[in-house]
Amino acid sequence: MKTAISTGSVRDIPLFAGLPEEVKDELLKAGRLVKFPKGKVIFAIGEKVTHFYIIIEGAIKLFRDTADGYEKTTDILTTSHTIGERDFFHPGHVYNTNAEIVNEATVLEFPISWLKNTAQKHSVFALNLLSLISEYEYMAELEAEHQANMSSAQMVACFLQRICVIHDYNPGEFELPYNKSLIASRLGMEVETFSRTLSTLRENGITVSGNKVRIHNAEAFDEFVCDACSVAEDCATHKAMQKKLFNASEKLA
Amino acid sequence: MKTAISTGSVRDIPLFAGLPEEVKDELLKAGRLVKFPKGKVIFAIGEKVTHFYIIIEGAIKLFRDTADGYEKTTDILTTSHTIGERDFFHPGHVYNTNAEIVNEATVLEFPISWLKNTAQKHSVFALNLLSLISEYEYMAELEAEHQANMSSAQMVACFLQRICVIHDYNPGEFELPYNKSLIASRLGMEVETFSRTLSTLRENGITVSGNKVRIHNAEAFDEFVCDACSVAEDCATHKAMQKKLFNASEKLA
DNA sequence: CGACACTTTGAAGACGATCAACGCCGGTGG
DNA sequence: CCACCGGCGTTGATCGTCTTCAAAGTGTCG
Repeated sequence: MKTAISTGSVRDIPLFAGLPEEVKDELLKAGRLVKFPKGKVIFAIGEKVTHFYIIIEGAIKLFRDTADGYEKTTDILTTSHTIGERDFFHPGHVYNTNAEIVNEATVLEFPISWLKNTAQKHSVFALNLLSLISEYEYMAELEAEHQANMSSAQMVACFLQRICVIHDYNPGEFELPYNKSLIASRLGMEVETFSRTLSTLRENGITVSGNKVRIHNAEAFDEFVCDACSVAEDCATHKAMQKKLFNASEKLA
Repeated sequence: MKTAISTGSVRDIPLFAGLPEEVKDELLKAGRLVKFPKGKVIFAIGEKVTHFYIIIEGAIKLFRDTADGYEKTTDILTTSHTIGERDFFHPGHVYNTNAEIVNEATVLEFPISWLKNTAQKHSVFALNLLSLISEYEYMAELEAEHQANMSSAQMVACFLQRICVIHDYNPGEFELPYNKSLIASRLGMEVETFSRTLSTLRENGITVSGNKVRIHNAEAFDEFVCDACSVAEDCATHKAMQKKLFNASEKLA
């Protein structure tokens, strides 16, 4: 049943790249498929790392409580993302964020010892893990740069682009997969700012009403996002989006 | 001569922890001691990763050019920091920042293949590397949080604390190791803002005139920094600083 | 001495946060 | 069935902080 489906796609994630199929089988056996309900807290900051997770389906938010008492979402993770590896390898071996289920989620859960043992036993896996964590590190840096250099409008546009690519939505019309408070928190802005920002995006090719998003002007959108981001030309997400937008206009012609 | 000194301290960095001494000797032989002059660009963004560096002495800034043409310093690295590992393991294997010598610097330079081979051959080393990169990732995230939640005054105080601890300066009086433009860039603010901020810090226990810094009120300073940072209680740097301040007041009594 | 990099100071402006009020909707309980 | 409530989203007005532009001061090095 479900296990079969999940294992099918999980075995293709970069973490397992380069491993023989039979080794993958062996490794994946250690995982347990778990379904978490919306709102469930998987772990809290400061707890010893006990598990490593691979998300099969659904969304999980990572967040931290700030000094002034409210919570800042550091990331929203979805299918094929992994959780816990960075925290575990970190000196102290404690979780560095809280994790809570956004929408009902299915995850593959491994005891954390599995991660260490596998890294020790299979150097290919260890290198993949290094790659994975380096990638996260780079993303975190890029994100910081974005926060510093982009206006809230640009942040929002960049975010919309990302979810459009990740979930393979149709740029012409799609729905926001999360409620606006969560998105605002993820983008590091207040809900009021987020709300106001959405209205101003019309001139940049994006129309949002309710939770319907329509990118009605591909050129305007592309230009707007592009000159916001210092690495736009090297950005896989941005390229993917351009392709989507291009395909959409092809179809119309 | 110099090689002996350097190798002495380098062998104790976390990256080599848990390796037998003879293995360390063997590994360190692959490194070449290089001295770079101030202003020298070691590598530029987008170049293929060719080397892995361990800083023996001096300071190196990592920076990226922003869309609007000026440069943002992402980090200033000093003794015992490593450079290149994250970029290398990153898909694409290109440097993700520019690196330039701030003050004359001595580094231990390894061909990048050494890094991969060592990680493959010694699983302890691979795990250390994972630990190192996870640490960087955590720092990047914390930094982002700081940028989001702290005022410029708090950012500056936090920075002064860090350099005071890293360089083991006397909190009672020390000199800024870099010029103010560089520090401002590192903190993600304009030089004007930085300059103005310094004046306002007197009431928080910090006096800055020219490039002399004096922390003249330990309690005020500690409180100010502490309620700025959500993780202050878990922050090794902050604890170290408290100890320094405590010792200083001990001596006076 | 003059050129140039670095730093400081002033004044104006932009942007997002904050505080406050209200509309909308779905659910619960009388 | 209706009234009330709470979560969510929008809108308005105000405020503080940092940036920006401009100018002048400080220091160093040829």
